Amino acid sequence: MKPSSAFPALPTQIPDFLDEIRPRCDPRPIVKERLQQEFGGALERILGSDQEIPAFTLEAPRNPDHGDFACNAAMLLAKQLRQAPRQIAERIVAELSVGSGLIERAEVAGPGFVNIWLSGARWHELLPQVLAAGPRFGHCDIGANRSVQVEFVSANPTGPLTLGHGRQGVLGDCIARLLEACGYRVTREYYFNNAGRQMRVLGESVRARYLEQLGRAAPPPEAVLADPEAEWPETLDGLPVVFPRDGYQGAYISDIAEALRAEHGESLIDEPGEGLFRIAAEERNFADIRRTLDSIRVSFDVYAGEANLYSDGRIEETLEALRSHNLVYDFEGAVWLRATELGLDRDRVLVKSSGEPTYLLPDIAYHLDKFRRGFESVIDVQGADHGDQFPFVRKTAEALGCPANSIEIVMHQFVTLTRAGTQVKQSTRRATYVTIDELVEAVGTDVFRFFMVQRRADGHLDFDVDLAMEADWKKNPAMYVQYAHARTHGIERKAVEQGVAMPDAAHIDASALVLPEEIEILKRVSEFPEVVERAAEGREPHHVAYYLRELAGLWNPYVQDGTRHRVLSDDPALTHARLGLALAVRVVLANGLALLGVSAPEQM
RNA sequence: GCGCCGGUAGCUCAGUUGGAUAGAGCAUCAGGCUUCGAACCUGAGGGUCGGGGGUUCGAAUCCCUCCCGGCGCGCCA
Repeated sequence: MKPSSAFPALPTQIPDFLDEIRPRCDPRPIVKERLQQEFGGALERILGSDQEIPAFTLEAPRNPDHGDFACNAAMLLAKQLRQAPRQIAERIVAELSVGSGLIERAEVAGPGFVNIWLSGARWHELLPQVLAAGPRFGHCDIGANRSVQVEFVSANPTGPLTLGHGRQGVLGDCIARLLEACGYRVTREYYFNNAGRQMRVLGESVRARYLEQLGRAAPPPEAVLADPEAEWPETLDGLPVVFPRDGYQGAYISDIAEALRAEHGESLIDEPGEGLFRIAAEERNFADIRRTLDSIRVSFDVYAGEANLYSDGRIEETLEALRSHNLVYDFEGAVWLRATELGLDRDRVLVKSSGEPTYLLPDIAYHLDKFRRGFESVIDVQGADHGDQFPFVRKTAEALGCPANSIEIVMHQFVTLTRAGTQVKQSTRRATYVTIDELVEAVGTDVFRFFMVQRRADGHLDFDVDLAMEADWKKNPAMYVQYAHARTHGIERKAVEQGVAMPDAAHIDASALVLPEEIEILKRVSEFPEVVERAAEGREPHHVAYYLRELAGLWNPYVQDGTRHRVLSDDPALTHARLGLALAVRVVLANGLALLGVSAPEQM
């Protein structure tokens, strides 16, 4: 019960974090906060100091006719004041200081909204802020340097990664990037089971293929492998069938056997499956996994192997702790977790009657270890098929003293592939599945990542292979965004060519930007920090992908229409301002793409 | 059967934590531009937000119920 592993050790100490305080900047336009104060003051004057001010919202309405911001305070107060919302709204408007330089116009609309128009200059202030913040625009400090661990992928080294793992890899990595941008100290971690039955079966599978290749064993017939109900032959043509009933059937198993045969010849005939075969398979599979992860720009700070939990005594320790909390009992030779005591729907086996723990016990031990190592909170990214197990780990860990609500799960559904309008059947058993490697080779890392995060984690992700492979880049959303970014560089190249100086943050004057489409782009740029924060807090990177597509959808047409607003014109002030706008758009697109781990090329 | 997640335009999906006339991409149709930062743009059609009740000023969003799809309900991981 103390398996060895050839694989990366679980670190016994907390990984070193950068001590330097990362420079941060939140140049979010103060406009909204000042408006917030303005409304707060108005409401206080209306309500008096004894009444509570409701949690009103200020949001940018979809419809530009409804102003730059809309406030819902009047509707929220209707019941409290026993007055019609529109009347209250009128009173609010009367209390606002209109024309003071912040608010240009305020009016009551619809069921009782107060719509606000800001003076155009308010948006112009944004430009120098964005340019000054540069790569930090959109970053913030709400994480307050707290340490959080994101655990994801965590596939066992029994074979290649599936598309589901690919989605999880990109999802987890993007969540980590978002958290880093919001001031958290993030550790990316990959946990894998390399002890126990699965790894034994893996070793046995390789051994069987090895013996088959040497003509000392017979492979089980395809038909028998495909049908779990079929009768399993002991021997075939006078040779023993050694391949395990539940063995790993992939071609990579034979490859591993082949490699062992090339290296060791026939000398491994008496080697047990658990020995060299298992170790070689684990090594080889892990090498493949890491190569695949590299190809999609997913990397980890820590690879944590289950086996180390055994050698470090964590498993025993955890079991003891559970015993002392009276959370286990023996039944029919097995050790059970009293999960119903914790409010769960059934009890679970922790140690099988064979004496070997199930995966649940190491899982609990591992989560305890996370907090022992100092993480303040923990995010587990998991596929929907593992969702049911999470409450057991969480409740049990909390019962043993892990801080409540500090273990969080992000669950995602599976990936399906659509090609030529029909769904591609993914079958692991048959050889008809598309691998991450194949997909990445076909569409590239950038498109792969963008497609994998553009949907929310809940619900299936249908990967449209045709759209992803679309060479017409205006149709491919990933490339559309990249193109918008590249175009800002194209404009700069043109400017340099014409001897026009690019504006810098300290001297940018955006006041020449007066067209509605220019103000709209500025507004959208101003929303970026909120998008990042919301995506980080909700662990929903897809918001960033959507936002980028929308900004690109404003920018590309703007630049496109070279007659109505050519960036480089003979009006120096206008040229200056528009070049500034281009730089601001570039900053946001570049930062947003970075959060998704997608490259921002200077030219396509 | 129970639990979790989904159901929004022909297709794939967003929808700012309950806001105003429900949006985007693709596809379709009708136009523009002919390489100048055109690898683009303008416009149109397309909806019982799965059905039904409820909560309230107001619901795709919250509650109840039913229907459909995915996943899970092991001494597998």
